[in-house]
Amino acid sequence: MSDTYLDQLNTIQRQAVMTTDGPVMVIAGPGSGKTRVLTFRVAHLIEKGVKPWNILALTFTNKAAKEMKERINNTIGGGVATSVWAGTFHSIFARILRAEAELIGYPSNFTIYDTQDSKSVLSNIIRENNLEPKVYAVNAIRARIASCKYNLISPKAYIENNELIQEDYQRKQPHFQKIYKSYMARCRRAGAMDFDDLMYQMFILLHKNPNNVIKKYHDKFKYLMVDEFQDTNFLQYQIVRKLVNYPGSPHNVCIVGDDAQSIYAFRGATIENILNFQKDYKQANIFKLEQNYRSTHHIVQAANEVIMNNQRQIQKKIWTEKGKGEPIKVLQTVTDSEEGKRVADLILEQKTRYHLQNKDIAILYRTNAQSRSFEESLRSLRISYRVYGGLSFYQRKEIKDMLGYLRLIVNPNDEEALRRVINFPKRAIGKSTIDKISAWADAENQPMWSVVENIDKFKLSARAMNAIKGFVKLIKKLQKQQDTKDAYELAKIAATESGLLKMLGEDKTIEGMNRMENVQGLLDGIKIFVDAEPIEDEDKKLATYLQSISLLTDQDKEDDSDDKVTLMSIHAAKGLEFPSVFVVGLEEDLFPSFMSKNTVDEMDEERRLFYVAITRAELHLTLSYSKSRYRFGQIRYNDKSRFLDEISNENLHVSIPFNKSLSNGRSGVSGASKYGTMTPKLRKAPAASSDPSFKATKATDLNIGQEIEHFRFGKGAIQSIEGAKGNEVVTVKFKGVGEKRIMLKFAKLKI
DNA sequence: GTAGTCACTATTTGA
DNA sequence: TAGTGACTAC
Repeated sequence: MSDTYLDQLNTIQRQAVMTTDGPVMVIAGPGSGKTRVLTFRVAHLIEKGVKPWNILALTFTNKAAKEMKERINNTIGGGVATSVWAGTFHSIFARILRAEAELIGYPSNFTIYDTQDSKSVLSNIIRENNLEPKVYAVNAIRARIASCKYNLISPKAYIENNELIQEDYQRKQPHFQKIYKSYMARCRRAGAMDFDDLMYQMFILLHKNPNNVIKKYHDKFKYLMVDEFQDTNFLQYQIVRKLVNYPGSPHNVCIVGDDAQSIYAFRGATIENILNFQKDYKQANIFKLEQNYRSTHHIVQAANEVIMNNQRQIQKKIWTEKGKGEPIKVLQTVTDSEEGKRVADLILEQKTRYHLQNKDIAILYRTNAQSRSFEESLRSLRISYRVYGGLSFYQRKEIKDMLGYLRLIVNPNDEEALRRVINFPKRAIGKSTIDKISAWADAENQPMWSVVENIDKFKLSARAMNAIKGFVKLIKKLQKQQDTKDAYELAKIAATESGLLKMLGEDKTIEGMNRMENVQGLLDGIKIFVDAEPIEDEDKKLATYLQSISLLTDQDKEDDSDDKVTLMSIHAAKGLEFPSVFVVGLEEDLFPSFMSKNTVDEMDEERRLFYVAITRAELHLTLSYSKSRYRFGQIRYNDKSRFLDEISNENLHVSIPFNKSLSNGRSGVSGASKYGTMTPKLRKAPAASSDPSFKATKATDLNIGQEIEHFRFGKGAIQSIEGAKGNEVVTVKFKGVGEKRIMLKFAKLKI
């Protein structure tokens, strides 16, 4: 049997699979059979006699983990793959943390706060501390806290770090450290971890190592594999090292990645990890997979041409034997709605000409907001499609409300759940009462729940007092049934007795009925969970259900069998492939995004994103851009993306715009007529700083050593200037954020 | 405490 | 545009 799968590999792939012991690094270009190598590697290990539960495989998405397990099972059969520890960083660590929570002072039924919850905690803290919400923008604060965690800087370490405190003064956010500290304290008080805590606390667990807990995991995980290593951050790598490095360790760690496909630097991923891996494991075997089995020559060539423009990369060139294929089609349109129509028309054409099914086709865009024009045009041609991303089912208000009750039953200290449902449906417990409760909780350093539970000890109006008592009674009554009722029964009781169902039922508007349907859908989902075959020794209680969904995203819902065109962001498309791919909205300021035009590093990441986008295509690739686009409620005029110019004409086929496809009398303002009335004007400059008073000066005649101020990075000194006039790249050493390579053309600076 | 209106403003990617 | 926060009237 072993011959059969090894025969399906090329020489380098086979070496990567068979080199099971010691550190291994696989650099895998797009379409080079990376997943195949990973799965066969696990299969090979199991065949060699390694126990499946001694293998840990960390992936980036649940979907990738699931696919891997399925393919392992298909390769060696017997269903043993189910016992392999394969999952996302988040889900695997959540599982371990549940088992070990008490060792680091968390309850094992801890809640996982999603981004919405985190933001809500932060805006409460900012409001309660009377800080200006415009200066302390929740998104920025959250990102900074996340970055502290990625870099293993605790609130205490933060306060002791002079440089960081200085930086905060410069950023005009001197109270950041206070916010960070109380955010952490509140999460802990609520028995909650945010997404980043799942890694941060995991590290803390292994680092502090209470009861020598780490030994258990050293003994357990004899072989470790990390997929998409280019998208891991410093913290994740440190955890990997903790798991691999110990006296007498065989260092059986295999990382797989591609620096050219690193697209998550914005959330802390760093290519440094790949470089550091080589330093940390000098004896590592390195395999480079460069043969592309996915795409035709034109596409592969274009990808190489594009990525060449990036300055820093591990040299590699992908190649294919799949034949020349057809050149990449470029569509130019006048408006975004015309772009939608042309793409839909072309999809129809491709389906008949190449016998493609809907599911063979994907439309990829930079931002989720772009999906609309394609949805409209596909709908009018009766082509079925599925949009990924955007607001997920579990993030909808009515679903979060319902889950709020369920979360509160399982973990009454969960303050975000409490705040969400304490006055929903309305119980006359208003904002000022909740503020008081929160303040008391802070003063006593107790969860809000223990305040409401003992509300008699506090001074409130009789009306508010009674309302709160009623609420506490309701939750306690539900809690009592946790052990006797399964998740579905209890959820149904909660939905009824809270009055949620009644309230939703009274709303007869279309949106209202939709909400009702969604909540019913959630209850149906819980029923399915209860009825399903238990995985290992799981029970069917509410707590188990909540754990099972807390890290799910929409993409984990399986209805792949449906024949639908895929609409998704390029980020979401990582790891996927389609016979025909449309990459749309190729305009300056959209792709590359105007947010990324400040530094070379950011621009390089946009380019890698484009590289990922085009390498999703197997046979047909179409790139489109529109001269004008409706954005933020107004029409903007854009140049075509620089990325288009980076592909040589040899690989392109530019189609001349034709408006015939529009003249089929469909309703709405046609693209052409819009064009007739518009007067081109200069593009609006990219949105400026968070500090509206910042005035950029025209940066000419800069000198080395000169002091400048950047709207985002603060003050710094110029280290070097390179590049031709008008296109200079300035390297600036900033006081807090370190060295940045700034593109002068777009930079917001003053001298 | 609640509900409704109005004005403002940011604007990317996602486990 | 869409989402939010401040303000007002009951």
